[in-house]
Amino acid sequence: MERKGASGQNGAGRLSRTSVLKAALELVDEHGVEALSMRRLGQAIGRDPMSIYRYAANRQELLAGVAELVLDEVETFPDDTHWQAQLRRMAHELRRVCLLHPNAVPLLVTGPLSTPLGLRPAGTLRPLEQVLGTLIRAGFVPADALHIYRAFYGFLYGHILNELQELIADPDENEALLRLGLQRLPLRDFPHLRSLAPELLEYDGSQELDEGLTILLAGLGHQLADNEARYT
Amino acid sequence: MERKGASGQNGAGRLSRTSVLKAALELVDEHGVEALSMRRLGQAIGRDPMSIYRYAANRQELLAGVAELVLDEVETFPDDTHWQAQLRRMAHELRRVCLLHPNAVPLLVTGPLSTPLGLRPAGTLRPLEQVLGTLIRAGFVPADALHIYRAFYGFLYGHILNELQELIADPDENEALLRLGLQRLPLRDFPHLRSLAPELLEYDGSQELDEGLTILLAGLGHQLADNEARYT
DNA sequence: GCTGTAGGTCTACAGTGTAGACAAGATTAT
DNA sequence: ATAATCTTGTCTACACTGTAGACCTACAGC
Repeated sequence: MERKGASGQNGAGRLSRTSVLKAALELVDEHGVEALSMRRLGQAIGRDPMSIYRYAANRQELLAGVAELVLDEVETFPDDTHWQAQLRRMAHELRRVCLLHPNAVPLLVTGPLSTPLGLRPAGTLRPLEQVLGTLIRAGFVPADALHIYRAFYGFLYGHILNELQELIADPDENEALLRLGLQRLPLRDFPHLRSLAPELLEYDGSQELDEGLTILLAGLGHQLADNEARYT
Repeated sequence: MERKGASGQNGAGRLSRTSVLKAALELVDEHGVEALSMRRLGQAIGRDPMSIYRYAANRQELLAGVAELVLDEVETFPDDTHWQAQLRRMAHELRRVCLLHPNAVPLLVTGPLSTPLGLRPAGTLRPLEQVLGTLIRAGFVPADALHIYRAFYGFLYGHILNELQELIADPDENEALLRLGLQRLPLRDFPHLRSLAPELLEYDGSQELDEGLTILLAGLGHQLADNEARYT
């Protein structure tokens, strides 16, 4: 008789924090956060569930680790282009990673991001510092840069959450459901909404993000021009 | 010997969906989502836990109901002011309600809002219809109005999530923690962030929201002016 | 050899969501 | 009034959860 070996890597070699977290992320990716139980994770790594506690204090800490693992996947870019292009690039990059791990996104918005700005792990703060640099170099006052950072990431996470909701497994079923859902609405109470049925059907997340960014960046450009006019 | 009567209303009168949901919301408000277990809720309403299942199919459905209950608290305004003022007003109203139920906010962003737009309960869609009307009346093309709605609420929920993270029980401890956290960062790697310590300390959510809205609305005003220039 | 420590395992406990059978009260049909 | 049905709340039971605490085993340094 042997240990089980069906799922994932068997109990070969020693464990490590990252190997445990990677297995956890895999589980979350495939079956959602709810499915990540200590016992299932133990089975996935071919070890006793209790062994996990050597690498994470408890389940919450484990989930926080998973979130950090996801955030580590977002790539950073050198600060060499126009600030607007730079922000666009960073936004799309974060979106890309989130779409790779949709089930883990709830952990990002209520997990380690649930710590106030100043207290997050250094790795998480690097993008913040970079955005601040970009904005200040573009001509914004540091204090404004901070507020802009918040507005920017607020919008970004908001968009990603929206897009993930729109994302449904079967697009055909989605279409049928949507038509049904819309017809249920009384025409006289929801005239605009019902007339927008076609637009509701073809949702393009990347384009939607871009359009939102355009609005936001236009507003920022405005603000920047005003500042410079005032100080010169 | 009697039934317990310490917590909440005792087992007087018949239950109803809303009474159950209200008790559930109270529990969430006071002790967080995790603390809302069927058994504890049963205790709070002075009934057997199983009775809850007559009013909610399962725990998820129960949480969705709680989320709807919260959303029902946001008031709506007649459509009588400038569209920008209207959007500002609605944003602050949603923020107000969310700050009243911070523990329930995660349910809003991953709960019934986790349904694609067209499939949400009619009550949830009313704000959408109203915003669409406001924007179209202001001069936007319907398709644009939809995208703007998305950008607007995306930003709004993003801001609220951010603000809730910033919200900590004890502000004094917050200040101490933040100072410590910042000093831990190497000055040469985080020059901007460390220089912003004072601004990080005084966080005013309402003002922050307003500044973000200003940026966004400025961008929108731009877009609107362009449209009208093109079509006249 | 001996000792200390880190990694992995085992058992056990209190708590979870919920299926399914049942009881009592209300409502309706006859 | 009697009988039938439906609604509401209760009870028991089951599979599953996170994790405390004792253990065991292998390797480190001396």
